[in-house]
Amino acid sequence: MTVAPYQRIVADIAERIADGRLRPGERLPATRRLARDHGVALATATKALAVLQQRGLVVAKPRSGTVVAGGSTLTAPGGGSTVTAPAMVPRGPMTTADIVRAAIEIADAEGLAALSMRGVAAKLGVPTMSTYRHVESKERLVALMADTAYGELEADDPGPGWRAAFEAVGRTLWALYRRHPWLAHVTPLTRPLPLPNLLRHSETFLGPLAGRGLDATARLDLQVMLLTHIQGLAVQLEAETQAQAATGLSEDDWMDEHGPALAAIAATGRYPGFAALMGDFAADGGYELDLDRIFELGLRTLLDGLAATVFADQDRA
Amino acid sequence: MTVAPYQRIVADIAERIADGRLRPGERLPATRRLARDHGVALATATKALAVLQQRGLVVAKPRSGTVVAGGSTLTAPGGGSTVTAPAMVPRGPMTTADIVRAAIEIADAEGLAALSMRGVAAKLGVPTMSTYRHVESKERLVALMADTAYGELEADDPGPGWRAAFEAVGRTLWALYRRHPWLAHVTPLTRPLPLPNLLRHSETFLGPLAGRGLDATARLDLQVMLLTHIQGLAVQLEAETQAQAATGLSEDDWMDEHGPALAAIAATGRYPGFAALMGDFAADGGYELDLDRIFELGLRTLLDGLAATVFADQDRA
DNA sequence: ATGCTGATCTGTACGACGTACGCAACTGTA
DNA sequence: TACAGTTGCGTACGTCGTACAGATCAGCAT
Repeated sequence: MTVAPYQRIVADIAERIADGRLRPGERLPATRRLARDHGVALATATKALAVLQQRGLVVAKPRSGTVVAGGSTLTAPGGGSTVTAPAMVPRGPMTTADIVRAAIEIADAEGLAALSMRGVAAKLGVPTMSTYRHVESKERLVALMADTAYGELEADDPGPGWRAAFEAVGRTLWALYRRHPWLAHVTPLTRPLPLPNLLRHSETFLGPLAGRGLDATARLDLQVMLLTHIQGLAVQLEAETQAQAATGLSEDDWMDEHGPALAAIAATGRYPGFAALMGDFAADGGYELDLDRIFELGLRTLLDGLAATVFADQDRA
Repeated sequence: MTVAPYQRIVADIAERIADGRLRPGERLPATRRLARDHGVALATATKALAVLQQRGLVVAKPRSGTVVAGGSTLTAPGGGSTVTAPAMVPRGPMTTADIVRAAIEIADAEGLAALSMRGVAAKLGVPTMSTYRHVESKERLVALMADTAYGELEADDPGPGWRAAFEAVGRTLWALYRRHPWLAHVTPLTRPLPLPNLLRHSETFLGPLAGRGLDATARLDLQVMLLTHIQGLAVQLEAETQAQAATGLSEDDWMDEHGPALAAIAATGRYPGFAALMGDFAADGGYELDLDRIFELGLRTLLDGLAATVFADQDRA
């Protein structure tokens, strides 16, 4: 787990910028100079500079050197979600957006587990390593995919009232997860790379919430609760659409394999509620899991719960 | 994506058992015979037989042949969760349970992504391939891990009433996910390998639910809703405990990187609720995500929601 | 024109991974 | 003794993410 050479170089330069030894506008050592000083190949130094550039710490001045950033270099007016992907050159035949799009198509069709950099490259008809010109790593690619997907969220005006707003946000999210089942497996919290588009969308939810005596933390907590609730359900989606047919292990097979064990548990007599459940299912054809049905149940229950507590005074007024 | 040779053999024999050409008690072809007939190595045929045995379709009679299962061979009174892992020889120095335990320790400490068969073997001080004597595949190992973990669920009597029961189940589950953050990433539904222990535990929940006019599907739906709700939150746990320190990207770093973008969104004026949120956070120190707090919020909201609808008549009576 | 700069592209290779398969003992039964 | 099935483990394949090495180029400074 030793750090990669290029990361040492990145850290070194970042530190020099941080403590002022390198100041905005000042020129960095040339690529070849860096390579020689650190005893690495030219490409390694280049990579280090590229990372620094992606972080916005330095700006490359083609044909004349790389300088420390710090003036008016931040407002790049590209379209779409430039927010999370600041730098990355868009010119040339292939763009970052192309890669993200191809990756999303693969993940939609075959799941996140089937997503590979080689696969993306093959789909685009480019050499594998060419993709790394546009995305720093697979992790980053997934983050970009998630941000792009959350960017699809569009709020149609739900009409007045917190309840309609809450419900609209929930349904839009659920529809999004249905379209992109892999999205639920990308955890957006606690290291929340792809949040911007998500937060933007939550306006539908936050708007009606403002000015009701809830502090900011309470408001965002409600949003997070709704998000994780739906995500928990959506995590199951990928398994539903995919693993089932793939392994040839159908629901019936599973029942054949585990049915006796379950019956044995029921037969102990120590679990009457469970036994009653099994009995009822045996009588009328078993349980069919329908995630949409559970979604409706959950959404309704949450709404009713909020109506009874957080918004209790609201609706009476 | 051609099927492995041993799987063809498995399918062949399973079919012959299914349609009656091989009947319970009857002897299977010898390992070497199978190998010759199918043109494969001895070990391949052995593997096929091992799989059939794990499925419980056949029983090996050491030193005299393998016979089709079907009599009184199912009640092995081993302790713990024999339910999901029926056969797999426990004798010898290393047992399946040892492997599962080691794997759980690794996953607890380093996350599911860091779990590898080589790692488990190394931890146990055995050659990598030796583990495959006891678990069919990594996928199976993870299923066994999940079943074992769900087996830790123990219902302490919550006292009377559906609300106390519901709350107790929720808290026990949440505590379990806190202990085993990786568990939330194992999807137990739709191909529900590890369900038995989970269902058994849900007795606490199902008991008070019986005899209230809810049909079996509605009862299980409630259980599934609670489970996925908590799982959705728990999915975030792994990221919280691990990725953060590992990559050296702290919350503050993230704010440094994305803060301006968020401020820009707020500044557009098109998202007043979001802007208000940002304003409040700027005033009092920002949002600190606390999953336990969200858990309490979610649990309370769900309980209130159920009280208002499903159990509305109940509490008034 | 001749070095130099950084930029671009792509091929090669490394160290992980899961696991199929081979093979050499071994242990009892016939 | 011959053969059954079993055990244990080494080797090797195909996959992955991606570091790194060149090769090549375009334009600036001299």
